Amino acid sequence: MASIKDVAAEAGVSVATVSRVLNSHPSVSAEARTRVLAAVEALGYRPNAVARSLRTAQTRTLGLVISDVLNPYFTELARFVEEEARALGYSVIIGNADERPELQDHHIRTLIDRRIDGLLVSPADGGSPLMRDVALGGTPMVFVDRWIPGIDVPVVRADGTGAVKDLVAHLHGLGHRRLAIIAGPAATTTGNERVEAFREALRGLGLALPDAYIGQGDFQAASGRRATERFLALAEPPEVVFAADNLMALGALDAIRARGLRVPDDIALAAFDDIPWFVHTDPPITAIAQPTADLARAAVRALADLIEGRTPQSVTLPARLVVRRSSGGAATNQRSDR
Amino acid sequence: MASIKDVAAEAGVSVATVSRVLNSHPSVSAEARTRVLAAVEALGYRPNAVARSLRTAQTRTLGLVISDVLNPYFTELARFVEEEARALGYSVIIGNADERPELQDHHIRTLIDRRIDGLLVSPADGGSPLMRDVALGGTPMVFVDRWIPGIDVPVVRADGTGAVKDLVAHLHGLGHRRLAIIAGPAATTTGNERVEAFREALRGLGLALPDAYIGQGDFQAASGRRATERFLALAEPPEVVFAADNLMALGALDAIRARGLRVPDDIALAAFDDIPWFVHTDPPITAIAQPTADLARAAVRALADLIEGRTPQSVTLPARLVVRRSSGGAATNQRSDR
DNA sequence: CGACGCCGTGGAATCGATTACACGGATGAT
DNA sequence: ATCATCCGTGTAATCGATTCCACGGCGTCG
Repeated sequence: MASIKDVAAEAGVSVATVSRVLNSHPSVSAEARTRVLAAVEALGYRPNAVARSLRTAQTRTLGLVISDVLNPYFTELARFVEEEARALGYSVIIGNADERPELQDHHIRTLIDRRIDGLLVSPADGGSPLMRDVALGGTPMVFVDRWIPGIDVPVVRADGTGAVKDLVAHLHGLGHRRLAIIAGPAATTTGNERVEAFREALRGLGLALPDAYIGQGDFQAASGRRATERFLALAEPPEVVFAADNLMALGALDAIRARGLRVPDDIALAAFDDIPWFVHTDPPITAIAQPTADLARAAVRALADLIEGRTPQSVTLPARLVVRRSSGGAATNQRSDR
Repeated sequence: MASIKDVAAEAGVSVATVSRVLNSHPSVSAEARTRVLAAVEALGYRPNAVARSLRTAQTRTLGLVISDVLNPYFTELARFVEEEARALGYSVIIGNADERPELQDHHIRTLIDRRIDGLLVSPADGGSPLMRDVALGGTPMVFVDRWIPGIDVPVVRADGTGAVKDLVAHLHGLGHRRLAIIAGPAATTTGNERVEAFREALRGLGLALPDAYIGQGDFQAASGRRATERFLALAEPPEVVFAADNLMALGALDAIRARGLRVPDDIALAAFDDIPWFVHTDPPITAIAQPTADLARAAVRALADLIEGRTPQSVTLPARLVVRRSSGGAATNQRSDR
């Protein structure tokens, strides 16, 4: 593969001049420029990004560590992150933690070893020592969706309290009084917040959230299934199950169906994180939708600000309730969101 | 960030010795080794992958260019690719082409600029000049799922002909005679192959595939909707719609439902590419499942073989039919896959 | 007892870029 | 006419690793 030296030789100039042309430095004669450009063309030369990064100490690359690629919410997030990053001249390397802290650390380490310019993280846990070190160590970092208390980096996330309140009010209006939730891991902020918002909304209507109605999940389908089975085995099972993410909602749907019960007639269902598939499930699932594209954009911009020396902003955007059949009482010909 | 020089100074040895310790070169005294290791520990030193890559001319990184991250099939593929690559000591950088050839080229170019060791591609089109150049230029490359005729690189893919035949036989057995297909882009191999397999299977049963029953899609949901609307507007609409991928099947489901028809009573539906969500749609969708994990593993291994100088193998694995309710006549309590 | 070989080590070249600095020639000011 | 300035260019240092080569010391063998 041709190097800058080959180009210099071909054009009859020094490597410095070639480099200047390539970086559109002003002081290059028109003649030299055309000769260099011709040589570049002739050799099909492309600058070696590795060498360039070594010298300039920047890679124009962002690392994105997400907790689960198979979760459509994160896939969508990743897609928009890449889009915005590309618009700002950055590439993105995705690391999938699979909700496993040690895998998350592995990815963070490799990303740092590659000297990415900044890190976008949706932490799978309460924060490893490594993550602290990285943040303290000066690597530009932004949390998206989930964050870790005590680590002082910008956070870009959605606030679901309003939407959860709307959801609970909606369910209450349908006459439901026994509402249960399948929570995410206690180590994640989203895990806790969603439970708290739910509890708060219930309290506002004079309802309690008994411990038996809090299922412990891990944001994966299987845990949603287990938690739901436990609910259904109670002497007084809940009338509503609210899953703190989409995968657990799927597990819940499974469990309910396996029991021979119908949604929403026998038990209502709702989930956090709306995804295209929820329109097509049986029944369509009521969900709380996050403004994923906006979150992704805001997160990338905050990270770019941090990298380029501007002051980044933490951003919180509101989530909103999308009512479908699974919660009962929804209009049948609902506006088809997707 | 500490460099190898700092470590050398701290340990009181030369950089050469540090490097030898780090690469577990045999001729280093035990004493030097412990001193170096201690210095590494004390400084929290991590080798700079950029510098290492420049010197060794290898990045231990694979590029994976897929046509659409939002398609769960590719997400799953990406996940398994990363898993296998990690097992073999490689990282993976994913480029999402969004079914857009120019975006595909963009990603290929950036990946090459970063001097990735090899490229795994599921081409979104019939092959750009760039892709040819890269393949000819000696960059190790393997096609996965889709490939480009005329470019001589290993191909790892699933063969759906058997499963398509099973599907058509199944539908024929239910009395259906008018079967339509929503094809993928003609520029992709999977686009064509699936139509051909379908046509062939029909012919085997003495049925024809009229042009009116071939819808042109682009592997995205909206195109599935449009093609289906066209089918339903025919004087003699088909009794079955077979979508060449999962996203188009979703679009088809939309269109059918919008017409107020029921699946499978009014019209049957099936799709290529099975995904977890198909179990939960209304009704569950009959699909042809690819052995995604095995494909991913085989593809990564072939690429690693190519990179490391061994002889790579093209691999073709059979896809299999998974019957669910959308095709009609399925047992209700079907083995619940996944 | 001398020569040879091996082992552990360090010095220095190298990968492919960027960039500070120096230099020669032309231009403008006095 | 002389001197300062500026412009275009080249030389060389540099980034952080790896690795070839040379060298000194020691053990072994003839």
